[in-house]
Amino acid sequence: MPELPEVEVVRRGLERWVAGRTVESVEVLHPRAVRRHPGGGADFAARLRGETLGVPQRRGKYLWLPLAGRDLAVLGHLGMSGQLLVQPEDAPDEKHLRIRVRFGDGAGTELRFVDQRTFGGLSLHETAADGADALPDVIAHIARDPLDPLFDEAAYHLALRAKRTTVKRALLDQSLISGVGNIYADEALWRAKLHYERPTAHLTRPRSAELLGHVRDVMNAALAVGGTSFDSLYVNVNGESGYFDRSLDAYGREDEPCRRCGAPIRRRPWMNRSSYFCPRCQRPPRVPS
DNA sequence: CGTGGCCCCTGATTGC
DNA sequence: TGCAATCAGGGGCCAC
Repeated sequence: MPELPEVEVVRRGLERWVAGRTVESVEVLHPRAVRRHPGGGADFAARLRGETLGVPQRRGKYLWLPLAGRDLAVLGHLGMSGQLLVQPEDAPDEKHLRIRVRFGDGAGTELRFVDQRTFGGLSLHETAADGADALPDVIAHIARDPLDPLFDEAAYHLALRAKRTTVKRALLDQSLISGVGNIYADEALWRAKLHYERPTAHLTRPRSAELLGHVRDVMNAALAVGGTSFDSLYVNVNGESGYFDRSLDAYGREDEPCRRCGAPIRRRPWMNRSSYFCPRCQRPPRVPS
């Protein structure tokens, strides 16, 4: 469940259903699901046993569960197809179940990491210090996200001006702004009437501020309805889908009329993915770069 | 150095 | 029907 709103939906579910619980045992069913962890899955499981999970945190598309009383956290990324589910202990294993976390508290539920494509994973990392804002060291390069009150808008604008890149690439660059992926980039660009290949160096301050406003608006709107779910791959910890797919204006709407001007939305191959845009509202730059 | 391209996977869908 | 090609919401890594 990749982008910020979907990850935040999961974070809230974890806060409600697993925060404060103590790990009884961990089962790692696929080696790739425990990532960049020196000791591998066995060490991950051993070190997590007996630890109590704190309030889950999130930056961009990463989320982490601090371990109570330690400068350690379980870091998670869902990749393209990862799910964190709170399931009854007697529920049958999912086909792509990768990691199971059991709790010894008698609540009857366990935490499961399910991931079809194995681009996501969990890992255990030291944090800079104890406390809510303590970031796991390995994601120090991830920028604050647009819903973070401490996001530095002025610095973001200066970074855009300094880059020799295009606006969608910059939106997806997690070291500049985090949490934006292919859906919300296309949606924000549609709202801002900006073509995805517009150079960032030419963006005026009001224009970048407007774009950022649209990024925030579309993410908040998605969050309010549980995120975007095209299929059962993108669900909250209870397996429920979000409803923002019906509110999308650009993404996935090839050949459908632009809700603003009626022109058919176009899809273009872009970085091994697709970009959706309105050819009338979002004019390409004169010299595509 | 910044930037862009490639690759890691499985499964659904589409077209021949 | 079968098979191959294409596509999918991400990001780390590595050539230029």
